[in-house]
Amino acid sequence: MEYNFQEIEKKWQKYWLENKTFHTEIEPAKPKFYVLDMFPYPSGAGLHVGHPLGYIASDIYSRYKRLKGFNVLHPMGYDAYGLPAEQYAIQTGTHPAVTTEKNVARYREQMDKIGFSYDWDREVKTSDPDYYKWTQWTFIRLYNHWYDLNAGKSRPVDDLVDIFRSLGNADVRASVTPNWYNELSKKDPAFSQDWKGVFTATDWASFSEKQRQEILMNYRLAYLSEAMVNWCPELGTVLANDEVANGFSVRGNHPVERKMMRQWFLRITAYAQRLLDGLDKIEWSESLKDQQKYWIGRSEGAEIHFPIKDSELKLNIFTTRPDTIFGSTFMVLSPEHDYIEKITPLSHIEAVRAYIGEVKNRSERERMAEVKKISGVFTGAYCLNPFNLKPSPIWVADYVLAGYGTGAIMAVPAHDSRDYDFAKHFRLPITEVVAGGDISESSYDAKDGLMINSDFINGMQVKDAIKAVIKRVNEMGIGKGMVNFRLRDAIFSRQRYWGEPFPVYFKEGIPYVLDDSELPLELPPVDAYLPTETGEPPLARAKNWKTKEGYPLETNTMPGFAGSSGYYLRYMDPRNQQEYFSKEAVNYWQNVDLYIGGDEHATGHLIYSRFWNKFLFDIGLAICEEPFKKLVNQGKIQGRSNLVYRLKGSNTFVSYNLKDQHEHIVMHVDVSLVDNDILDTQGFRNWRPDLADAEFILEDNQYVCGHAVEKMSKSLYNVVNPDELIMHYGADTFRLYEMFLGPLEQSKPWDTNGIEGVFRFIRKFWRLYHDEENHFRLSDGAPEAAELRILHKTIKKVQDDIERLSFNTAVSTFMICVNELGELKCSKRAVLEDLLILISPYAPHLAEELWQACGHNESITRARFPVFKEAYLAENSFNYPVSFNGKMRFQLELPVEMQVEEIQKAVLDAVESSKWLEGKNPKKIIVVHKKIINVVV
RNA sequence: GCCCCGGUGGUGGAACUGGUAGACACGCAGGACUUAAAAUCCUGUGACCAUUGCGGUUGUGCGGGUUCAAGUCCCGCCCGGGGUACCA
Repeated sequence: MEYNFQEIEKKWQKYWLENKTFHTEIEPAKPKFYVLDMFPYPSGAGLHVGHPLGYIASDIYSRYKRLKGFNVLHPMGYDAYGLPAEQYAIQTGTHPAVTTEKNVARYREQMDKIGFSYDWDREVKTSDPDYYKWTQWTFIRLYNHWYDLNAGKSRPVDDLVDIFRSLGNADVRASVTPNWYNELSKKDPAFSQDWKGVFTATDWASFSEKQRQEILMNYRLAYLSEAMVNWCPELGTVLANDEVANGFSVRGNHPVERKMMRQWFLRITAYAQRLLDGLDKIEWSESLKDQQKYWIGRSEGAEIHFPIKDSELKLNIFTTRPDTIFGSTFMVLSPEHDYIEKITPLSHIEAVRAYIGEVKNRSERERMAEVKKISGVFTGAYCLNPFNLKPSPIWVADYVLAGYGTGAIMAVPAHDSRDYDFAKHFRLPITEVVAGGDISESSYDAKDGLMINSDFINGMQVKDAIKAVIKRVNEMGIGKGMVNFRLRDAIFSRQRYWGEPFPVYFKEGIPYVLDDSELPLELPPVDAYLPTETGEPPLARAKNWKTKEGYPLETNTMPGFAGSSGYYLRYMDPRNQQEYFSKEAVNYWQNVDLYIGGDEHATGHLIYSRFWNKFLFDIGLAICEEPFKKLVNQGKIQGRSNLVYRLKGSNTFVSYNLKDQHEHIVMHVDVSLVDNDILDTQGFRNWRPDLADAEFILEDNQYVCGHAVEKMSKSLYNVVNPDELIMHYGADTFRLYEMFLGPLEQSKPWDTNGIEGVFRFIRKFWRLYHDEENHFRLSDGAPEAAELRILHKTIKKVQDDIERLSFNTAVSTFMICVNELGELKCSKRAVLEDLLILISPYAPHLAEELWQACGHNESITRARFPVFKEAYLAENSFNYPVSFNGKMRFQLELPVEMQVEEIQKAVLDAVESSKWLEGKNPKKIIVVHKKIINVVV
């Protein structure tokens, strides 16, 4: 074969490995560039053609940047903790580390075959004690810090203790668990029922160690707390909010329940505002930023205290529409609200308790399914509008959530659709306070119109009224302006084996963190990977799972996102035994310049990483506030399934265009048995024993299959494995084709048919450098103007395309270039050597091979990207398209330097013009230099 | 419901800042080379009308608008994909 890719690719992959071509060190004289892929979870199935898409793009970009003179950090590793290996361990007893190791080896082998330019000396695995030591180390720091709202950053808990000791906590503004003192006063009689969590230095001195620790826990950034969590019985673990969708686990799709449990949390809410603000400073897609904005869910409004009739209590509500306070005709508490028992009169208590019982027994999923079902109960108590003391009834309903705001609302049916439906259902009054809508059929929710029926804000615009009410509320001391976030603290413990152990032990029930010198706290062996009989996590099975002193260690493990939150930092200095990463390394590499990966991580990894990084920034480790400067989401590659049509109750299959003449059942067929939708009928018979005697009803002597675009999945027989394609066409063709498929960010179906075209191109490219006998041959003559024009046109286009990550159009550009050079029979070294450098990021093996044949003895990686020179593109005439009234009619070749008046004259003189002018005088002739001429008739 | 993204030939897609719509490929049709096949090369290929020749009409989901000029900008819809959901 003329172009022996198998030999060439093996040769260069070996060369790169042996010569450590992509080994990277800090080079202060060179500008740095950090290109990162989202590291994969090494699953047992190996890579399919969808996985490498982003890796190929980032590899091209990395290689391009190197040619441009940058010192490029381009590492790869494995997000090695994950559910499948653990599930497999439960079934077979095989240690997840063994399974993971095997899968990692397979991933590595597959990636090597594609010719990536990773610096493998920097590989990290999250399950490696050398790595997770620093995950545990960061956890200890999180535990030992609190968020000071005055300083706007995290500070050591030791500082906080100093403040408590000398001043108490009255002046501390910290990010704390809301109403944390309620919990404490409930279980510790030393704190009274109406204690509001404020204490003096003297109080602090009088507290016991246990009391102090319990108070401090509410300030820590990593804290243990009793809370309503997502419990997945099938997986035997709790899950974070982003790991649950529609009441089912994202992994495995098992039902999820709400349950009160004591768990570790990360106080990510402390960073809510900064996570939001940071989005304006990074180059991410709008849709991804929007997803994060929505997830963080900032809303501005006010907290207002409503006096309760015949009671000392005041009901605290949160609203984003304080302007509508005079339209509030009832109040609603969430079923979990503390006040329910306190304010409900005996006459109503039975009904209220019955309702709450009913609500509690409904699972999360039932609640979701019944969103439209309106339910609630009147408590018998009344609230007074704090401005005019008008009473309104207090209800309990499950459409108000305990976890958001204060768990209580003032209902304004005229201007909130949920309140409106509720009011209609229970025949409660509806008072219009914003003019401009029609509230006879539905509420008027828009923040637009003039206030009516509203006392001191009558006649104001909504926006002004909001401000006016907040101002008045503040003055009267009945509330304050407030910002609320939808973001919840992240549940950080999992009841699983295969994860990072917490560096935590318990002394008299109080958690303490280990000393740094005890790290890494290694995952202990266990006899089985299941919970214990008493329902404790698998780590409780480990022998001697306690500290040297004999204190029991935490048996939960950390979640998947723990290890992936800071891995990009560890890559900067992955073998450092003393530090997470050195100052020198982080000062040089700073943060990730380009991050490529899937957008399924929008509200998970990408939020946690930003939080993790901001925390490390606060404590002086990271030097950039944002970890990922630019982020691109590659689209998914969907499968293209093939379908066959089986006649009902027989083993006869009918071809696609004849199928409607018969009663048939649609069946998926393995795509490897199909070429261009034509079935290999013999292969089909051999596919499965039950098909051995299959008969076919053919059209034009062929069996034509149907097709469908679906997700790539084993069960749909549409998985395309890169190994086979690489065996058949080579890695360079594979790389080019993945890029040629379409824009990086777009989802698109995989279609193996088109790969032939790219393969043809590669061979054509090869032939440019060889004579008919396949002997390498370049000529040293001076290139002609036409040849240089083609080269420089290509340099410019390819460079622009890579810069804006438009890899598919760059491939087209190469094709055009080779077509044109081929036509000129160009074999000039001066042109073809530069072309090799241009294509080397895309087809590195081919480029290296030909580069060496050109006589270079250093890798093409060390070459410099050719410099585009405008002068070569200069032409002295331009072929103007001439339009009449905007319709292109003919072309006219004119000198480039020709002036507008001359061009106008030339157009009118052109023979073709008379036909379109129809004897009339043109109104106007528009000339856009080197673009177009338009004649208006 | 709300928020994003998208809709262009038989197919994947191109047209970046309004300026020749369909680049580059796939597929298909015809042809050359060959005993034959593979490989390679050449020609054609949005639709419709006309083909003896030139050519003409129409065309980027639909309906309007702005402009000398709209796939691109504006307004109103339709459809598909993703996110999110009693968040007050």
